[in-house]
Order: sequence, then structure tokens, then C-alpha cells
Amino acid sequence: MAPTGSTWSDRYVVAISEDIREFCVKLGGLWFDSRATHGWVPGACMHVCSLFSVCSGSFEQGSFCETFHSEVAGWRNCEACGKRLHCGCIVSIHAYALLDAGGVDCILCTRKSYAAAAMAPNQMCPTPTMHMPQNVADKKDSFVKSWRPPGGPYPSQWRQNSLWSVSGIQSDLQQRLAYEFDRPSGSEKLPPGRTFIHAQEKKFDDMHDRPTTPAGMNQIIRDRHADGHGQQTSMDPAHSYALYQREGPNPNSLHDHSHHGGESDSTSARKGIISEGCSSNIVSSSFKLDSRHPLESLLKENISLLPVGVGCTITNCPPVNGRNDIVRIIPHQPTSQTPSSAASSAQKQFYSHTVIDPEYQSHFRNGKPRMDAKARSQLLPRYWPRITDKELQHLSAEYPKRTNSKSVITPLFEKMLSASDAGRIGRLVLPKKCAEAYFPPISQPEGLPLKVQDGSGKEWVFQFRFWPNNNSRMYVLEGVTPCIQSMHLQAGDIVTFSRIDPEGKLIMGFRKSTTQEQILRQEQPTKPANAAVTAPPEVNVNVARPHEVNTENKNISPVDQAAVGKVENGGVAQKEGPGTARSSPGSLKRKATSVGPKIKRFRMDNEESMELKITWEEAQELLRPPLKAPSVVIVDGHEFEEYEEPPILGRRTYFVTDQSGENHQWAQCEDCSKWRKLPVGALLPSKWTCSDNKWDPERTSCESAQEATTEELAELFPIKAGAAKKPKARIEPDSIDVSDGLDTLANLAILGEGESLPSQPTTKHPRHRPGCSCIVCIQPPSGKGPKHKQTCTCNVCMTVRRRFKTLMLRREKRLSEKDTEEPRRKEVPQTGSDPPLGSTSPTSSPQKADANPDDAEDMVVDHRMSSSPVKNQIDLNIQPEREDEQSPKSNAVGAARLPRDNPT
DNA sequence: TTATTGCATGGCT
DNA sequence: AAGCCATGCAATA
Repeated sequence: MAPTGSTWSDRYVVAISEDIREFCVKLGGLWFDSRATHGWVPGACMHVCSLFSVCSGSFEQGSFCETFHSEVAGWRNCEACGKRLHCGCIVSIHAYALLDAGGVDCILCTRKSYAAAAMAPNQMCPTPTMHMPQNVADKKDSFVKSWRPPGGPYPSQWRQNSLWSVSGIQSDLQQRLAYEFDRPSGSEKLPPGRTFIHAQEKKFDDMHDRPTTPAGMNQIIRDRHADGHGQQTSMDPAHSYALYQREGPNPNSLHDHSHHGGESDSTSARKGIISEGCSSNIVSSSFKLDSRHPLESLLKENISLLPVGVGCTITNCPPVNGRNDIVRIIPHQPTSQTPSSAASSAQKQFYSHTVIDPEYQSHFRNGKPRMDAKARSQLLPRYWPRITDKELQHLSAEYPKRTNSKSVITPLFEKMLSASDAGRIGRLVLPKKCAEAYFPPISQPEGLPLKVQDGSGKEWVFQFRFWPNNNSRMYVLEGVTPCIQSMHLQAGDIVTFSRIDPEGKLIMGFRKSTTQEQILRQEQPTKPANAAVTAPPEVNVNVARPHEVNTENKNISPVDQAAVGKVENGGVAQKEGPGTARSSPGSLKRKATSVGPKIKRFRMDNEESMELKITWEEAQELLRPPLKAPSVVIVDGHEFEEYEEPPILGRRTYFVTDQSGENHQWAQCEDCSKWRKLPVGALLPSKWTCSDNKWDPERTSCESAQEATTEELAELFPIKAGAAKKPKARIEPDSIDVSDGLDTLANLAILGEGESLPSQPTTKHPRHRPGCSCIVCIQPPSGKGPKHKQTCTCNVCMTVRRRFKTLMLRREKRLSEKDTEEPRRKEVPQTGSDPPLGSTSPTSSPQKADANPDDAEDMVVDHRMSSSPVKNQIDLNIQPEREDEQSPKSNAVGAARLPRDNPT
């Protein structure tokens, strides 16, 4: 062409050298020269355009590609009508549509093929063949059958196919060029909805690997946006086709619902760059653009987003008809460009595309979300999918079995089920961004049916829809109840959504929440744990347990893990990302709202709270250390037992010291109600009978006489003399004296109007209930937190220090008071004189507290007095409020004492 | 009356 | 402060 003063079009001209090393763009009177160093320059392109000098005239005359350079490589035949087309020139982009299956269609044929498709708005483009003229039928059904989430490695992506036009494309490109190229520094100037490659830098996440594409796939860089006039324009179906069928795994292919206010999905913009899959390294070799060049920067920026080893988005492909790759700048679809839609079109696109490739995987750390920083920045951490290498490998091995293909796993997102989600209503609220990013675009509230496979291969069809909400949308999956039930999911469990490529199938996994399991055990002890939890690994998608992603947890579902958040801190999925602080108050709050009943239902007036406080304290008396041995952490030089498991409820016993100084504890047989003297170290389950009395062979039967009269015992500890058998489950808030801890808890729950305690018997310390501030509750799970150093200022350490300090002060005070109390105690008939033990367990299970609310800061940590086998240990597993009675030795000076005071 | 649907509300990030 | 989203709740079936 004639560079100087030459005008190909009054709109734009793009020319690219055959080796794609250089290009130029003309917009209005300005040229952008890839070799130039000053960006847009007036005048004319002086080099690249010359390559196309022969075209200019034809272009101006509208005869471009029809009559021109017929001898030049790049001519192809329309697959439908056989018409000769040139598809190798950037300027001819509007004249053809690439077919995924190979070959091209002329614009007319493509338009025809899309006429029907356009009748079904908001449907993504099915597989390429589905859009051939002879295959356009029953779009909705085909959607269900063939829809693939955006970002799939192969064509057949989103489709919004009704409102674009060639003119729109042209003007769109003009806009694009104006916006994108005329910006030396990237996307800062990019208005919402105008996302070109530059924009990717800020808006998009990783690019996605795509398998080697069929020969003939050219490199496509495209974008769509509104035309230059702000008018809603129609995109030619052919262009729509060309766009969508190539969007492939690019995160940019994520649809934009453009719903805010406008509710005009059909006009939503899709943004992003599109490329055909090849290898990323070719990019660097083929696109030797000046680093100052916007396009190159675009490319580089995007390439830089790629994880090492992952196929790139900007790729080079085999030449078409011998011609070198061509960079096609495909105009963006115009949008209605209402302010809302524009904003919506700016929707960030995030994506995490997991390729089952060892090299790829090696670039991820276990437990980290399979998404790059940008994705993380766009998606709330709680929705981050996470997967470990191991899980990926498992998936990669598992899914090809079902799909007969080399699967690519893309964890999309995860969500902890709320009560509403898990309820009978059968509606799963989807995170908006996730829904818009990973699910097909919907313009009507009715939405679309969406097929989702579970890990076992069972296919579910949900209705993916939305509700208008506050000028926005609220996305839901309807009809999930059967699926939820089949997975035995409850509120607090996590459902995961991943995609298997190239099939493009959505897979839904889940992971049971540890907390949920605990609650489940507490509330439904007779009900077996979620079957899915114990299901064989083969059904891994449905069987994974919550776990630390990067730990050695077994029985983990890779799929689940692929899209499931880390569960920690008692099994509650963290809202924060891996790099954020754990267990923030906010996350706990959030958890409370999402897991349990609606938070409002937790609310109690002060009176109720007080009552519950008492009952809790009483319940605490029944706590026994968990079976699992604690780990020991050092805080301020003190050893702390850190229990991973909460205390369990054991049987209430009474500690006494007889006259010989020997310590005993007395327990009551559940069957005969006889009291048996046991060693102090005996740990009794909540259900205990004489037959369990392995310490006293003479009294292993209920037939055996009681060693002491009840009246005598009544003087030692607060039992009712003469009460041969205390009624079970006696509910006296001020006199919790039941024989069975579980019953007690159940009854206490009744006292607490069923809100403060598990409604069912439990063996777990309900540490995560509102208001519980015990160390167990505030400490991170054992082994999951950093080692506590002397200078550690974490919440646990600070609390421990504070409480320990309070404890020491109180002990001093107590010691000073002891002298006056001692004579009085000696007057009481005793069975012994030895100092009593404070606890039946090494963890100094509270044997009684005076339940002084003012002692909230007290530490139940008399490591000198504690019977803990570890000296100088502060038991983290104790309710602070129960500290007083935890220093029994200090209180026992020769006199038998009642280690557990009257609860009242 | 019960279940479902669709929107509204408000807590929370 | 805006927007998300969990849930309430009235309308409807």
C-alpha cells in the first residue's frame, strides 16, 4: 500500500507483516507503527503497510479479498458454499469465520447458520459443528448437552450471538484500537467493558493451557466492545461464531452478564483476548515485538500470567495454507453500553485452569489456590478453589477413565453451604462472580438448565438462574436438593465446582466440614457419619473430608480438593486466603452465619445468655480430655498442651482425699447408682457401670455393696444422702447433678432452649458456640499454626499470658486466704488428708468452678497443682472460667476437700 | 394447608 | 459505602 497519505478506510486499517513481527494500525489520521517508538504518529505507516500496499485500493473499493492478491497464500474455501475467501489478512476478518473443526465459512453462510442460533439468546456456542448450518437446532437442548464452561481448552464457548454486526465490529475495532493502542501504559485508561489484552493484566487471571489445536487455527487476538457510537450494535453471527469458538480456555471467555441494572445479557460484552492453542514459546519467537509496543506488551503481559509450563493463551499456530500466523484483531462485541452494562462488562475474569501436567503442577504449591494473583484478587478468598498436586494427579488419573480423554482439570470455585443452601428449599446461592464467570450467561431470570456431574459420574441437571436483586443479580442453582442429599451435605460443607476439559463438563464435588462432622456427631450420635466421608476413595469427588490441603490427609478427594477451600480451625473453611491471617473474627462470624442456623436464631437476650453461661459451666465439669494426646507448645517458657480435638464429655466423678492422704474419686454406677471409689487417674466414659470398674475387682458388679454409705459420701461431695438412685436427666440449672454427662448436656440444651447446646447428646466440647472463649476455642488447630515463640503475640499467646498472670495473682490471693479456711476444713470429717487432686485427667478437666463470671480471664492452669503429667503445663483445653478449682493442691492442706464445689 | 417461587431485607465484607 | 449474599417472607401454586 501507499503508506504516505494512504487511506484504506476512514475507520481503521490494520496491517501485519507476515511474520507477525511488525504491524501497524491506522485510525483516523494516526498511525501506529510497531516499530515506532512514539506510539501513535500522524501521517502514515512507513513500513509494514507497504506489505499490503496492493490491498489498499481494493479495500477502499470494497473489493478486498474478493479480487485481490489471489495468488497470495491465505485463500480458502468456504466450507459451506465453497466461496473463495481470504482469511490471511487482518482486514478480511469480517469476511469469514473460522471453524473449529477447521476451515472457514464465508460470512453469509455463517450468518445463516447463526440465524437460528440467534433466536436463542444467551446460549453459549456449542461445539463448532453445532453451528454449522445444518446443525443449528434445538439450541436449548444442545446447550445442556454440549455447553462447556468458558475457558475450555477447545472451542465451543460462550455465545451471545444476536446483536453483533460487521459494522459494529469495525467500529468496535476502531474503538478498541483507539482505546487500546493509544495507551502506552496499559489498561489504566481502559474504561469498563473494554478489555483488551492490556486489560488482562489487571483484570484477568492466568491464561490457560490449551492443547495443541488443529492445524489451521490461527492466532487470534480479539476483543469486543461497544461500537464507537455507543450504540447497541449487532455482531454478525459469523463474528460471533469466530469469537466464541475460539475463546477456548481463556479466562476472558468468561461471560459477562452485564446485568447490573440493565439486565441485558444479550447485549453483554464479552471481553478478552482469544488465542488458539499452541505453545507459548512460539510467542516469544514469533512475536518479536518491541517491548514498547502495546501489542507486545499485551502479549507479554498475558504470557506472563501463565504459569510456567502451561500452554499459553497467546499462541502461535501452524500456518494456514502455508502462510504464517496472523494476528487477528477481532472487534469486540458491542454492548448496549448502558452505564451498568459497561460496568458489568468490566467484570473481572478470573480463572484457574489446572492442567494435569507434572511440570505445570510443579509450579504450584500444595494448598494454594490454583489461580493466580489476579484471580484471587477478583474472587473472594472463600471461593478460591484449592487443590494439591496429589489431588491433581489423582484427578488426572481418574477422569480420563471416564472420559477417554486427556483431561484437564480446572477448579473453578467452591462454596460453603449455608443453611439455606443445604435446606430443603433446594436452592444453592451461587457467588455472583463465580456464576458469571464460570457458568453460562443468562439473560432471563429463568436461566438455563445446567448439567453437572458429581464425582461418581452421576449427572445432575440444575436450573441455573438468577433473581434480580438490588439492581444486581443473585444467582442460584435450583433443584440441588437431590444432589445435596445424595452427597449427605449439610450446612457448612463445601461444594466445589470444577471443570473437566476438553469435555467441558462441570463437576461438582464436596467436602464435609470437620465442624459439620463434629456437629453431626454431637447432634446425631446414632446417625453414622456422613457416608460420603467414608466412601471409598474411588468416589473421591464425593468423599473427601475436610482437611488441610497441604497436609498428609488421607482419603482426600482430589476433585474436592481441587475446588475446595482449606478447612482448618476446627474444620471451618477459611474465608481468608492462604496468605491471610487465620481464623479472624470475621471468618468466625461468617462461619456462624453460614453454617448454623441463621445467626438471628443465636441471639439471646442477656437473661438467656446468663442462663446458658451457667449451664455451660456446668457442662464444662463433665469435660474430659480427648483421647488423642495433645501436642505441647511453649509459650513464655511454659508448656502448653495443645489439643487438636476438643474435650469430650465424661462421667462426673468426685475427688476426695481420704484420711490416709490417698486421693480417690467417686463415681456412680449408671445402673445401680452405687458409688464406687476409683483411682484419681481413672477416666470414665459418660456411660459407666460397675462392670466397668476395673480398678476394684471386688466391686465389678452391681451386686457388690457400696464401699461407704451414701450419707458418708454425701459429706464428701454434693450428693443427696439417701438418694439411692438419682433420676437421670434431672434438670436443675443450679444443681447439675445428673449422673450422665450426655443427658446433662441434652437437658442443658433444653434449659438453653435448645440453642446453646447441641440438641443431641454429645461428647464434644462445643467450643465453637457463640460466647465460648476458652483456650481451645481461640487456639488454632494443633499443628496448624506457627510455633509459638516467646515473643509471639498471637491471640492465643496473648490470652494465655493474660490469663496466666491473672491466675498467679489469684493464687497468691488464694494462698493468703487458705490459712483461715484450713482449720475450718479440718473440722469436716474426711476420708483422708492428702492434698486432693484437681483433676481426673492430665488436662485438668474442670472438676468444678465457682463459675464466677469475673474470673473470665483466669486460666485453668495451675501447672504445679495440676495432675498433668507434664509439669509446668498450662492446659489450653480448659475453660478459663473454671480456673479456681483447678488448683486443688493449693487449697488442700491436709484436709479432705471437695475438689468440686457445689456448682451453685 | 403446605410447598414453591420470587423478591426484599439487612448483616457483613 | 457499595455490593454480596443468606435468609425472611409474601405471593402463588
